[in-house]
Amino acid sequence: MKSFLDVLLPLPLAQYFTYKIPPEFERRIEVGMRVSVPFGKSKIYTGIICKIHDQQPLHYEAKYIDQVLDDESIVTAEQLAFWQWIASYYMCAEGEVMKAALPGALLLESETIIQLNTSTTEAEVELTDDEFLITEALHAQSSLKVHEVMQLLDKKRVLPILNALVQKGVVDLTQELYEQYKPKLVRYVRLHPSYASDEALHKLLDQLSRAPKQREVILNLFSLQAKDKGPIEVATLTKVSNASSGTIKILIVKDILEEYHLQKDRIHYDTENSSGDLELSTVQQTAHAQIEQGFKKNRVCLLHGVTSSGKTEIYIKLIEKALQLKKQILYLLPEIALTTQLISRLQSYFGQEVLVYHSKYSVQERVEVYRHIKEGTKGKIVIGARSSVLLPFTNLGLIVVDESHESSYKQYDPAPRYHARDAAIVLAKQFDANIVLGSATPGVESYFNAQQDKYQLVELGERFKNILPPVIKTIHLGDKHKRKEMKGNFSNDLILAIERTLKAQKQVILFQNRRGYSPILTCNSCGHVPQCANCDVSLTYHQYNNQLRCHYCGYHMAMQTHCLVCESNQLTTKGFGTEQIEAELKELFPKATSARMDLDTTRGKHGYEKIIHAFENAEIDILVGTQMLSKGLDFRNVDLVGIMSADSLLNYPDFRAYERSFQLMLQVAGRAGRTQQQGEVLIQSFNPNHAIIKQVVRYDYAGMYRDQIKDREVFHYPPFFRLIRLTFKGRDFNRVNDASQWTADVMRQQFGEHVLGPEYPPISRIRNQYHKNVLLKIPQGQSLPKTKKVLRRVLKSYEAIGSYRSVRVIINVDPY
DNA sequence: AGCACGCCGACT
DNA sequence: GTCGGCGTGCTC
Repeated sequence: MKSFLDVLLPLPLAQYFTYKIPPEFERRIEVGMRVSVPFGKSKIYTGIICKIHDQQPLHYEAKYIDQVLDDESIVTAEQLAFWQWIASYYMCAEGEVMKAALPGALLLESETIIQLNTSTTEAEVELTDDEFLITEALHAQSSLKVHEVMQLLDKKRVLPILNALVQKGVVDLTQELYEQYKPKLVRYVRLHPSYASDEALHKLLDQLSRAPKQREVILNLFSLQAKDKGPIEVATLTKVSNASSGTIKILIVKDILEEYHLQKDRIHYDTENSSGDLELSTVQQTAHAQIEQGFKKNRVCLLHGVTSSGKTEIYIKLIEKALQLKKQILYLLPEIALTTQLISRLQSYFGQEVLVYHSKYSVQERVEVYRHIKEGTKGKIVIGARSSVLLPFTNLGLIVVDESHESSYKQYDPAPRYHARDAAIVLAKQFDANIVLGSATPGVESYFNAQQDKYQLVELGERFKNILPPVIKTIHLGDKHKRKEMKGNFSNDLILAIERTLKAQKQVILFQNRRGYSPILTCNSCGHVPQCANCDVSLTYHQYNNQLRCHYCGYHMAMQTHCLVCESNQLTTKGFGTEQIEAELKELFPKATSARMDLDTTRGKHGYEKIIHAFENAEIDILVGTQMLSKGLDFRNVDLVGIMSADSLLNYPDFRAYERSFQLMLQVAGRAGRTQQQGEVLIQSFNPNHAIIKQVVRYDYAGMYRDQIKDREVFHYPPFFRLIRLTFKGRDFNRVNDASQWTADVMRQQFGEHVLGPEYPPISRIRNQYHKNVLLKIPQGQSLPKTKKVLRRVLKSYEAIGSYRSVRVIINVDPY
């Protein structure tokens, strides 16, 4: 008799927990189902059954499970195996992967409910003030939640107070589980069966002649039924017959209409399946054939295709083929590009087959997509962001990683800190599926793999339909300043180009990788710079709300008119962000309409789409933005792109900074001239002879790659060395220093010179937490699993040291 | 992670 | 004297 379960809980704990099944339990239990289980003193969590067995635990008495939450498993065996791989490769707990993989609505948690104890008559008990407040509140509303009590008392620790109240017999505590997913039910009506005969019907209509409104409704019901055979929603009927909900209600009460509910999908798509025939150009056909060849040899394909070379068409061909084989397809995109044109493009080809999965969707919608993928009920193509590699595929045949160079594929916080591109490769292997990585500017590591013949490299050099690539020119800011040819942050050349473009009724994009008005405010007489109170950064001036803001913690204060230290009123700003560019545009081009696209203007749910739409519809002439602009946007009417300051990109203290600058500049440049007209790109820089800028101007990917790969080899960086970064984080400066130093020392005993640090990161304090990094470099040929095992052992002994316990360690494998 | 327990300083 | 801070241990 198998009566024990090993359960995976959504917690950062490196083990399963064993529970008992009650002896007479009748329901079918399978690996992959959810159970709710008690955990600790008062919590109930959702867990996943990972093993069913009959081994009684030796050292403790297992608890009984609370409930089985599913009728069939919702997590596949393949998923569990994949989660295990992620947990071990990225050095986190399986529970953390589970938390990332399941839509929130499937992870119910218990909430403590406080109610008056009605069985004990309210005998006179002594109550403290706090206790009195709680009982008073419970007389007003029947139940309270813990966080409501916290608000009520304005205290953090309320559980002891509540426990005291339970002791006194005044209140009861119950644990309530919230099933967050509720199928969406839609109200439908039909004629009551007793009016099925023509005779009865006539009688009814006669009866209703004195109630014209009701009669109208019935007649409309008939015409709707005649038009389309399906069920009729109450909402439709109300609208068509212009009736009030009251009228319908009366009809239902009078048993003339009958009400019923059906479950409905929240997401539905317009299904104009316009596929039409897709003709690939000869160049595309060659590339397509090469990819197919790579697939035959079971190889990862890297599709290097310049902007507008028509990569999407090739993907579509590959998807078509996978569909014919009745396989599932995963199409990965960086989060931000998801809201754009690509989805509708794929939908117009594949209609109903397309499912979309990403964080902008509500929890409910995500559950529906999750189930469709697991059951194969609807849609074989999943378009999704990073987390969609964790979905319950059953029959995966193809993965497309679009914009595969994008660093947002790497999750940064919280764990699991996985890279969706790399995880996708593992996933493809697991399913024996094909995978293609696409990019106009592949990451150096991916290209290296292709050069080493680990991947199949497919180059697509020619722009689609022979559109000429935009001409890229540099503008020497130093020169321009000397000659006094600058107006604010605009050189005369840029101004002229903008004028020219506007005159031709074309649009302009200006790129500046910094939001706000100015990142630094400084006092001219004493040099003081306002800093964030909680972080080690200067405050950025935002003009639109006249505030100084911290971009790391949300700390803000009103803009100052006088220096906080010496009270001088001689304050100046240093550096500039998108806001300043926009303000300058209003001065320089008063007749043009401009808009700004950065984190500040795209906060709302549809902020991003609104700006894109307005720009597409030519309501905006000039769009200023941050790197958001670079991600997969396809604007038809842009002739000029201006990069306001290339230097701020190149100066990041990171071994990938040059590569990233190259990618970013070329991606932004790619927004220009996507039509017949040849576009123009102007890069302003103090250092236009920088190798990277020169390579951008020449579209010299190969040159960039050659330089960068050399640097990587010389300085021991990926792909030659793998990296694991440990970040130590804590409130106490000295402890962070001690803890990181201790760990680095111990690690050096194991790994010697391959341990770097501890070092302060560029921003050493965020939200009052001090940070310090230790970097482990792993040479080729050194076993990764073994290295991780040693590292885990080091960290285990670290955790045993009491005084370091307030310093958290964050492990980041392959950091970006 | 989340929670309880236990220890210590600084306030009504 | 208690309140609330945090360090420590435990969760099947």
